[in-house]
Amino acid sequence: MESFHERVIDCIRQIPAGRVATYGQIAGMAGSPRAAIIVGQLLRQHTQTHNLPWQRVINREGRISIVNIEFPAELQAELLRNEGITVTEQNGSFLVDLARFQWKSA
DNA sequence: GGTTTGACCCTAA
DNA sequence: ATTAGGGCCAAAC
Repeated sequence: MESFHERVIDCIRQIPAGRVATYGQIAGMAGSPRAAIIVGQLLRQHTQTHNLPWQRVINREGRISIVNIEFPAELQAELLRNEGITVTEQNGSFLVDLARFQWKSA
């Protein structure tokens, strides 16, 4: 039996390169649409352990809401651009066009 | 077990 | 349109 956090980790690992997913989307995929915040919480713990593509997980607006100094938003934007994703810069925050780059799960 | 903690989301003023 | 507040859920302490 997989725990919620295990499913979340698994879903994130399944995000293809060049695509992004929202926290709510991942949470819904894992079975709890309201637990979006937990996705981020778990990410923070397991990113360094599981080498997860944390850069492909963003908030509902398509913005980067990262706070961790270990992984600055600049780095995330860089990685996303490297995958072919268009990242728009706005007031120091980075915006991704969800309409085009959001990952549609099966 | 109860309390605290968030890389969030929604509604209301 | 922007700002403020509350709710939500699972994990860690």
